[in-house]
Amino acid sequence: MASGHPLALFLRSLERRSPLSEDDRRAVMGLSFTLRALESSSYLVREGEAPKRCCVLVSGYAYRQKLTADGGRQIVSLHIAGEALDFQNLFLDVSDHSVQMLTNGEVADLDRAQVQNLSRTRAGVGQAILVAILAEGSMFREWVVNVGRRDARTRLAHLLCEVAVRLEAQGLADEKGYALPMTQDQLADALGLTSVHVNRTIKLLEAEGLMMRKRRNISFPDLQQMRRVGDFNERYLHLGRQRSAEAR
Amino acid sequence: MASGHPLALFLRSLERRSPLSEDDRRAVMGLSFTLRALESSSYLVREGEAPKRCCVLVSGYAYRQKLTADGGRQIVSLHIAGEALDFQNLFLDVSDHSVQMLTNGEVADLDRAQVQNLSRTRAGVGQAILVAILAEGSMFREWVVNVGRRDARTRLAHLLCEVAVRLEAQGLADEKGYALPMTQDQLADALGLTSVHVNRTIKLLEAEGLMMRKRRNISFPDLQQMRRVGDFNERYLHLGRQRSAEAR
DNA sequence: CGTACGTTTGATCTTTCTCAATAATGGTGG
DNA sequence: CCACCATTATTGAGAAAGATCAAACGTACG
Repeated sequence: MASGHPLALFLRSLERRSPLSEDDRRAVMGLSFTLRALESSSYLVREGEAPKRCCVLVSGYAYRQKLTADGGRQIVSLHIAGEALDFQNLFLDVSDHSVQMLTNGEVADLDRAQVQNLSRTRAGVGQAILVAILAEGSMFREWVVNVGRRDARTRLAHLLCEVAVRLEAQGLADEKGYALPMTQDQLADALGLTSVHVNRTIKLLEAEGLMMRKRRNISFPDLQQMRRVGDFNERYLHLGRQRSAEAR
Repeated sequence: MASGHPLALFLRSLERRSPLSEDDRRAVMGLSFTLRALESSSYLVREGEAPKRCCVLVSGYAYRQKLTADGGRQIVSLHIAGEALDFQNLFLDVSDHSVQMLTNGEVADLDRAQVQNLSRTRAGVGQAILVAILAEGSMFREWVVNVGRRDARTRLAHLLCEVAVRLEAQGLADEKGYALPMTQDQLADALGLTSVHVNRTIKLLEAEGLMMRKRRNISFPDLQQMRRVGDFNERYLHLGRQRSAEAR
């Protein structure tokens, strides 16, 4: 990762939506943690288990998933470097989903009790965590819409736009493209499709000149057009500073 | 509603997952509010607008929805009496979705700033709100799975189970059945299907002896079987008292 | 250089959608 | 209480998006 401190990106992601005082910042950066290198597909959280740690993704990608009785898998969110992976479980006893690494990467394990404590004692940090949780909730809602009411082409385009915009907001991608380290199987599970159909849909977008691939790198010649095709409006990402959170 | 105080059910729903002290309870019940009677389909929150109030559903049903560019609609959650409808927007500036009444019913409008304040100053209440938000997030994730990876029959059965279990937990339904005030169009938009197919799927479940209808009342001769068919496990509802929230 | 994993393609099958018509139902005014 | 209207539910027939199955092809890497 570019930045020096493993938690630097995490701090940035918190601050982007909710203001932190100098003290808040120090408190976050002062959190004790252990850095772990993880292989792709290792588990960070397992459905049915009690969350013990509070992980922050330092580098690489991760995703949340749930399984169905008949062996189906649904990916319900993707995560990029700097995002906390356990806010959704921070105050719940048993995890309702699993979190896995999508790529190799590093994770900073924070102490759960310490984070809980910080969120209670430092109002600014608590607010930032809350806002992060709410923004994640909003992304889940959009994911429902994507999977429930859009056709394959729109669905795929939407997902690609979401990742592009989030990476850019986090300073991890430039306008023109990024590496998408997902197999078509994983894309399928994120989109509620089969990998065969994902493959055909990718080909379709390429044929239309909407996206290009070189290895696992994808780029969009015309991001605006891609947004239109993907019915993508970033409002649901709540990327800006939330003023509601400032009132003290 | 059965209980006297309009906020009684709300308090119960908060307390079910997170403990409140006597003072916390008083603070919640002491919230000032205005009671409004609303017709079915009136808006409580509109996508794109800044949330002004903080509504609690006192009686009736409500739902959250988002629209797609091509006019599609996706319902992303249902809400029953006692639930707060604005926690998802409590600290966000502009709403990413709409909330509408499903039936006629009553709503208690709380003052947003007052609720925000309470959540900041009374740790117990803040925890309870946070846990409620997290549990909602979990329900969104399950909704993604339902819509993304289950066939129509399973999907419908799952939704019906969810409503049954939530109503029961809130003390609003007995084991054997409840009134489901949704049209097949609305069910379709909740399930990511068409109303025609919902109709056929309902008929199928009936023919299998899994559900019965009398007017808008539905009942399940064998709830266990229904759960199996709907691939339903209530873990994701996080219905019990969350011990993680107790640590102070 | 061969194995394992991921991608691509073709052929065929299913679920679900679309369109359209008909039947119930519930509520309303007279 | 009845006739009428507007919703909502039901049914049929045909079309389509996406799933399934199976095979061939690439490519990274040990």
